[in-house]
Amino acid sequence: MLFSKMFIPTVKEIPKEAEVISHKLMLRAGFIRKLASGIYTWLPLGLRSLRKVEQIIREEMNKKGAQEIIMPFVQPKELWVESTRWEKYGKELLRFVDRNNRELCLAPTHEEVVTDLVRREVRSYKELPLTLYQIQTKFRDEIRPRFGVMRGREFSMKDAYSFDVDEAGAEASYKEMYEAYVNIFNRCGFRFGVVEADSGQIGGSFSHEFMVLADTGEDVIVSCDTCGYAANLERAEVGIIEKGVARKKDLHKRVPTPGQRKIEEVAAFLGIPADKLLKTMVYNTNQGIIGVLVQGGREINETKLKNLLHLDFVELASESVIEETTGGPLGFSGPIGLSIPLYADRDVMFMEDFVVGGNERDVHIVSVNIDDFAVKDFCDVKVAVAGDKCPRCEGRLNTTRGIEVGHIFKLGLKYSKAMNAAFLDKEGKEQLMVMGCYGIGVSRIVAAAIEQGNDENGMILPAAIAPFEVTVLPVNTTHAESLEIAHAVYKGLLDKGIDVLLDDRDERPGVKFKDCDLMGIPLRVTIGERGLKEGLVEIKLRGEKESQKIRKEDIIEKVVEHVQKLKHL
RNA sequence: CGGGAAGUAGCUCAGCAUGGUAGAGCACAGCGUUCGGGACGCUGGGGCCGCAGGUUCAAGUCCUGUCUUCCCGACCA
Repeated sequence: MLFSKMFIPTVKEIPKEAEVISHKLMLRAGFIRKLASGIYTWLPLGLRSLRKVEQIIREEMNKKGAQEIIMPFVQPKELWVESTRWEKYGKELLRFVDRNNRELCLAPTHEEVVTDLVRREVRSYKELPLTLYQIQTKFRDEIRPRFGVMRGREFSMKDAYSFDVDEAGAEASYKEMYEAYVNIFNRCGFRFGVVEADSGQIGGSFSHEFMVLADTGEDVIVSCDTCGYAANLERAEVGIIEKGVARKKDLHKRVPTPGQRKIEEVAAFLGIPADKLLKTMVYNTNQGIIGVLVQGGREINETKLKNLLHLDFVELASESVIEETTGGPLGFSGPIGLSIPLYADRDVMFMEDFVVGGNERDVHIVSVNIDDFAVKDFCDVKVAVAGDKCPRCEGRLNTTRGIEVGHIFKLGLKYSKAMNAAFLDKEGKEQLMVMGCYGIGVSRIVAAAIEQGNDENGMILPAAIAPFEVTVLPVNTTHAESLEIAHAVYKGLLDKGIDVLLDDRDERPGVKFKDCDLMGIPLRVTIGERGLKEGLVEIKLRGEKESQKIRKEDIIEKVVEHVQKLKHL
């Protein structure tokens, strides 16, 4: 491509709307433009990157025998009612009616549609296993879209669905996809990790997330260097540290703590460390009001709580509910005398002589012990923090941040049961298909690559994702020889199958260098009057400071060599 | 949905406390000088001051409403 002919609107100013680096750079480099909140146009340069990511995914999926299809973006209500998600999915599901008052939605995911397709068409075990995938636009009416295409409402996703005759088959399909994902993210040049995750809205028994490691990531990853355990913070378990406790009882005394509501306030007021306090949180759930106890200074992990107690929803109780159920105001709740079910973090088992709220304004109770109140169950409900014990070994946990780019789920029978996706086995008996589903955020990958590769001058993209592999940059296009050589190099590289951009614009060199850096093109060939006098041209890697001078006759060969090296990482 | 901020030229923003000719830099067009890291000079085009009401002789500026965008929490590829 010739730069002069290509639609590449770069900008110098930092766009006001952007917060994270990838969003800023994608706007500045002319990759994307916003149409509405969370909805973006992909411009030629950005689209080239997006297409490259798609192609990598396609190749790796096909290698595993998955077959590409495209399913509708607009879907009828009926299917969603059948899977019960019409009511459960919530407001992210954008619903509307057509001219005939038929209720429809924009697809946020496609389990219903594939399951419907496969149940209609597949009758026999002989046709299984089957894995279908698509690369398609999704729409989720996110509460808060942000970070550009990282969390858009409309976005491109690769979603694959596997159908197997039994659990073992499903296991094998899951493993195949897991491998494909590792290959895909390696080819994208990512530093990434795989973590155990919560399966959320999609459901199913367990799942893994593929996380690109980046400080700006929205997710927190908890991991153990000793045994390799890694999990999303919302699911991360914490190991127990057991220690003996004296079974003391009935020693507690009520003390005045005027105006001290927060853990830190009470701890400071009583002159004790925060971990000598017991935090009592009152939750409103679909199974009624419950109390959750955790050591002071620790947070309760609501996702874990929800999964442990098999709840559909949990939310902190309002002030009025707290007063009704405990008899005291917010900030003074404690377990003693409460009649609601109490669930305590396992740490609480080993606490001794601690402080709890008195369920009365300005009162706390000191010298409390575990036998002073009844706990329904001790479980792992706290948010993991760095330094906690690993749940799988004796190691310690640490935390990093990541961007979720892939998520694979074992769905089991969830959808096949709800929608009756069945086949006949060898004995002629009807069986339900065992499903799995596998997503990759395609547009998000482009953003993640930029989060992981950038400097003060712009993007530093891996060759596999960059819109072009090479820029040929004649410093002065009015210098006939420069331009002539530039064209020759450009043609030569095209012939070798290299993705090359020729910056043939009559611009000052600085402008062209800046644009080239901004766009993150991994390799730059600079052709200038000065070097040509000695028969030399320059080659520079985007990620490196120094350029090398190459004899102009050798340039094609050298560039091809470099590109190959860059792509095979 | 709750909490916060902002909407003025294509972009980044000033002007608004105290109402009175709509501004700067960048970008864009023309001419000239420049030409290895976002050049300089001159000239020029460009604005329903988010939208709708209101107060006023007079509103970008004051008041009310509304829409949009962004940031902080709950969702997720």
